[in-house]
Amino acid sequence: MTLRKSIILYGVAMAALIGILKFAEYRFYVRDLSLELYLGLVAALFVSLGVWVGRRLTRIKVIEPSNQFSRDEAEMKKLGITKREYEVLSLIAEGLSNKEIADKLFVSTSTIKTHTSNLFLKLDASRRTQALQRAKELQIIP
Amino acid sequence: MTLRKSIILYGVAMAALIGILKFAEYRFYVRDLSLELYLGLVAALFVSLGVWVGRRLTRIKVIEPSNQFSRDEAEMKKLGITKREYEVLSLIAEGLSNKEIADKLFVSTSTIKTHTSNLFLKLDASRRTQALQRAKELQIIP
DNA sequence: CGTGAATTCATACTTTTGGCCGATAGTATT
DNA sequence: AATACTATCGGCCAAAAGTATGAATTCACG
Repeated sequence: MTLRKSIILYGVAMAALIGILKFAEYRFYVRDLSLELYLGLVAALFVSLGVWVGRRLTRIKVIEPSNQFSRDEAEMKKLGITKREYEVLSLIAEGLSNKEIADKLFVSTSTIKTHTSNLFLKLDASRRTQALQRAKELQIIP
Repeated sequence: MTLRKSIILYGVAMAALIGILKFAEYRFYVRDLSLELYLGLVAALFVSLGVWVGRRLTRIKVIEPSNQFSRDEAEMKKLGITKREYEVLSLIAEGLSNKEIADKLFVSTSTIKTHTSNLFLKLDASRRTQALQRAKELQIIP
């Protein structure tokens, strides 16, 4: 997975840095050995602190956006589901009867039946419960 | 790509760190003062790096284990929904007809009708779509 | 302006579902 | 043993849902 990969890469990079520092240290003699070691330790310490802080900051966000539904417009277009049909589908999902849907949309039950029939064709279903299941699969409704 | 981005960012951070160190080193010849300066800089740098890494780690977590459903047993007990009734409810959710459910469970359609009727009473519904909606609200089904 | 898609409605018919009754059998509980 | 709950089944009727077909209207687009 990319996550593990990035962690490993990070570790490798870290090791490389330390190696370079060591190399530079021995190459151009100079400063005391413990300084870089100290720096390394401090770096590690503060990185973990940063990770902790970062997690703390984002923890609230972690819980929130977990259930955010977005309608798959592409799928809708692909199936050729119209606005009106989608309205009807949504109301079916809310458990309304044809009569109730008709009243809500100010049309006759005949119209609703036509819409549902067309929906069933497009969703390859023969019952409303089946249509709901399919629509959920296709990410058309939540 | 995110991976490449992280490597680049890390590299930039390293370059900045080294640059600052060098700068400080040549500018002030004082060892004791610059040590603390180094440490401060390193600490700040690595904390922010850590925050970034931490955010990265949690951000992935947000997307991946999004939402797995767990049935609300308490609610089921409260409503007095039996095992068999729950089976039927699940199959209704999958879009099956009474006949199909009956065949799947090796019982008659009469039995399924009895179960559904009882379910409707317990879920305060009068249609299967409504029952599904209610059951979802109550976290009984996904 | 014509064409096609979308929306609307109706009628007739079939299938599915739901409401209401009663009944039997097994299991668990008291 | 009596009681309560679960699961099973059947019949009857009515309501809801679904199928098929045809048709009128509106509306966007070329």
